[in-house]
Amino acid sequence: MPVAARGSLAEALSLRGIRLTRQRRLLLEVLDNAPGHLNARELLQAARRTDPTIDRATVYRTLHLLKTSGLVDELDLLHLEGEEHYYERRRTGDHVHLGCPQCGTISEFETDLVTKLAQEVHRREGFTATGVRIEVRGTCKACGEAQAR
Amino acid sequence: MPVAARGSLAEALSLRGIRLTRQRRLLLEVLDNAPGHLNARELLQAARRTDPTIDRATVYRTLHLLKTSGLVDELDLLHLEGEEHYYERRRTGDHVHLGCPQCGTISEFETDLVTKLAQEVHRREGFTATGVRIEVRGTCKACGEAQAR
DNA sequence: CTGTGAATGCAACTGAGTCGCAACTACGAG
DNA sequence: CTCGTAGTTGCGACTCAGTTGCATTCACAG
Repeated sequence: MPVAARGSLAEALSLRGIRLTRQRRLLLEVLDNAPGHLNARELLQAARRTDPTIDRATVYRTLHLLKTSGLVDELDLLHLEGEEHYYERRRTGDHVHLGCPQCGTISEFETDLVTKLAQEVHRREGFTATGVRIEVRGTCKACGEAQAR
Repeated sequence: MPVAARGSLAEALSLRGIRLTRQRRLLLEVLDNAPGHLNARELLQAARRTDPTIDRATVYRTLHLLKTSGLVDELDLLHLEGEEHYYERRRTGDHVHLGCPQCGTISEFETDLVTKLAQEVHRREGFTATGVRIEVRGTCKACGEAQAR
């Protein structure tokens, strides 16, 4: 079952028959509007700005729910920024994360190689991919140019 | 500087001027001979079978050293088996990890798409990759066939 | 509106990973 | 071969992410 191409996470959840509580609605909203990648702690902090009573456990339970529902992906971004895990809404376009340890930037890169990889794995191994995570560590353009001098 | 194609991790370390202590030698040996992927706890346990006095902190410090020297890669194997990180010796062949949550198996898959990806990222973004990690979650052949019935 | 099963907040807990420090040791200089 | 020392270890205390059990609260079907 594919995720609706557009529409809020909240809609997607209620379609799955998952109870929509005030806390979940808030967390989903924060995730939907987040500029970059959030970890659990940041998600909690952001949510508490609206509802200071929301608990850590609720955040973890909700993230777990979203992960197993396939609505968010979990990343560790190559541990550039610590040991925590980061979360992002699962999207339609295949993309890869590029992390540069020198400047600490995480950028994204769209490529159909992700799909090609899934196809090759299926053809050669009989393995049916449900999720692919690709993280590349290296030197970004800006840091590379700075070094060249 | 490429890692020597063959030879023990210990040799590779001493080539880099890193002091070779009894504890490091032991940990390297365990890593070299490990059948699959080890996490820090398993590495500690295995090492303690030979030297019961080796400490947790030493294991973490050594792993950190090996990571920053580029001699081992850190994986989380898509959190199939928990939240810990797993370590494997960095190898010459590009490979991808295939994880099947149903049977808990992690297998590996060699493909030149890893190299192609690094090239594409460089060509289109000016990003120079030093490491690529690809983890695929899905249904392995055996579990897929079992489901078909 | 109401009953109930699911979700929440809370507080205690687990376990991975880190840190400061005193004791120890690998290894290069002599 | 011996010595000095900078780097390493073991130890114990600590931090902090994530989990769990339980009493209370709440979403929502009927």
